Amino acid sequence: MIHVLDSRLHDAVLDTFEATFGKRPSDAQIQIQSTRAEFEGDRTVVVFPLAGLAGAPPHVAAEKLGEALVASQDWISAYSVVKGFLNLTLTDASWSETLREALASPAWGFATPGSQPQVMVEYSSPNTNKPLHLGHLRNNFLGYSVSRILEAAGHDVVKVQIINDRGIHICKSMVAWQKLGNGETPATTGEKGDKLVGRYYVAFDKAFKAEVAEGVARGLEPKEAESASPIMQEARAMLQRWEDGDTEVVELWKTMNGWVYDGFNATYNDMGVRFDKLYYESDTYLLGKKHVEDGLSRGIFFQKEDGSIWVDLTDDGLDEKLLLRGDGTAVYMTQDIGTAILRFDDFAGLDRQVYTVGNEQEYHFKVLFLILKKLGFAQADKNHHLSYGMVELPEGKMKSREGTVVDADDLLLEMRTTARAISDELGKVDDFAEVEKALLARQVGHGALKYFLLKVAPAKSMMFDPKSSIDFFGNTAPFIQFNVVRCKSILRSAEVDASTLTWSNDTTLDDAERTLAAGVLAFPSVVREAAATYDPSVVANHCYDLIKAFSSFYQDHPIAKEENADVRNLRLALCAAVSTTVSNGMSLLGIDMPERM
RNA sequence: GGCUCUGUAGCUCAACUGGAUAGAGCACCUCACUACGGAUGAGGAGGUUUGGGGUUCGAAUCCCUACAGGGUCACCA
Repeated sequence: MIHVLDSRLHDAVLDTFEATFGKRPSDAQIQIQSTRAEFEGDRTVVVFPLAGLAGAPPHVAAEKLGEALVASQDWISAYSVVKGFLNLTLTDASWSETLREALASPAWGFATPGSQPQVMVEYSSPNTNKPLHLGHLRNNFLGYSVSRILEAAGHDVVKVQIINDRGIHICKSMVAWQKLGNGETPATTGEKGDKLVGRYYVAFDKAFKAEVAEGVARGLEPKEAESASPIMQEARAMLQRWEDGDTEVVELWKTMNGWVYDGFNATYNDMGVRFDKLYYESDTYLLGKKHVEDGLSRGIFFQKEDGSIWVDLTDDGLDEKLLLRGDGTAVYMTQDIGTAILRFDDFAGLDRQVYTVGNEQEYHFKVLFLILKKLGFAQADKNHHLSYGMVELPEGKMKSREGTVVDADDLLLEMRTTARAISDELGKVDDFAEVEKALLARQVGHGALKYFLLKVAPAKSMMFDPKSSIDFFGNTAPFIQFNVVRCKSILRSAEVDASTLTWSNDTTLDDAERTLAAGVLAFPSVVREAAATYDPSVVANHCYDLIKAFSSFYQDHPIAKEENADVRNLRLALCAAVSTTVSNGMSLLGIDMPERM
């Protein structure tokens, strides 16, 4: 990662190298990294790439460069050379100055809002027939966190989801409810709406399978038995009536979808994620059809005898892809084309669109983006699929049929319960009112879960073991929260305002203190890197590394108890800066820091 | 089979995008401490980075190849 001081160092190396060797390296040839703990120094210039340009062996070039840097830069106090590595020690004063800079900014690490173009981030977008599960938690936490990170990098972010509210699957739940529901509602049963509707979707599937089995027993081929199934025929008939705008069907559709949305919203609220705008497939599929027909008339797509419309992507190494069925009804791709174009129309200043969708849909998005390009859509290149790996269980993939689905609501509740139990046992917040205890359990329990899912790089599939559950110790959110709380406690009892602390520039920083200062000062570039790669895990890991360094520092460094006023204030300043930095970083993961725990 | 992602300590994950002796947590074994908040710290053990080639000052990282696993190639969404 690039240190804030490194941009200054970068320029100094460029100029000094040119002055010393008469040639100017390219930016890419200047490599700066933090010095490994076992060597003397703070920052390291990797001289290997510069040796050729200098016309000298790496260690000789490093020696000359180091000498010149110390002579010309008053903020570099010493250098040492190990092979082709030039290790530089920065002055205490330069650390103090940059630390003051960090302290002066409560939004440390965050760019000026709106200084970067507008970006849209889509996430969640669940199937309305199934309650949210563990996989959705990773999706939502990831999408929300990436939104926060992009905001922190200065972008104006529009958070959206597409709600898949039409199609045969919706009709299945509706039919099953009509036949078996006896008019029950979330209000009469007290059940969450998404769970209730999901139950009827399962009931449909069960009835359908029974009818197919019966048909096969009568001697039908499996395919015949499926189409002969009376309940499936009812579902198809209902879809037809829905597309015709049948009042009764549309009313039922609205009612049952309303139950699902209420249920989902409760879970979103629980998760702490939000959306700025919702898109509904029922609103965008007609638009998609229009673009497909338009593409057909322009000769970009082609039609088969049955009337279905296709795109030929064989020249691009892909297959032919269906865009519209023979009967004129839309497929998944149809509505996605419509949605993509609609969004750029809705937001004129939109510079980029990010789709947070699992990696099983990589092919779909590759095709979608290619189609947009073929249509000549101006913003075709401004789409990005933020692909992430599946969350796997020890037994393998989650299978609803085998009852191995980890329900989102259940898991969130379990996390809160566990956090509460630990908190009660430790007994440090016995004076809290019940609401405060509940809030704390949520901050710690949900924080642990979010951190667990976000600390892994998105592209990787990850393992979740429900039996061993989630840790609250080690590399976890509760550990980070605990140390931030400890920082706050120290500052509180010292009764100081961190922004007014003063200390002499001559005050020396030891290794532990320099490590903390370096971690604070690196944070802004960590945020930039996370935004550039859509990767919250770099923020998570930075927060952990920094707070772990603090925890170690805390053991053998008196802070408020330190008697030397300069050292004391410097340490309090470090304490405050670490606390702010880590709090800001964790907020980008959607994780709150309590005052006490 | 084509395309694609992945393979790092017993387990779960890192490694500043090609840099120094590959690091953390969990589990295991020592040790420290009535603590400015112990949900702690220090240490030990644990590795041929799946195997084999190649590229160069230098490879977990890039290329080739073999093997293993996931995903995808639907008139499902």
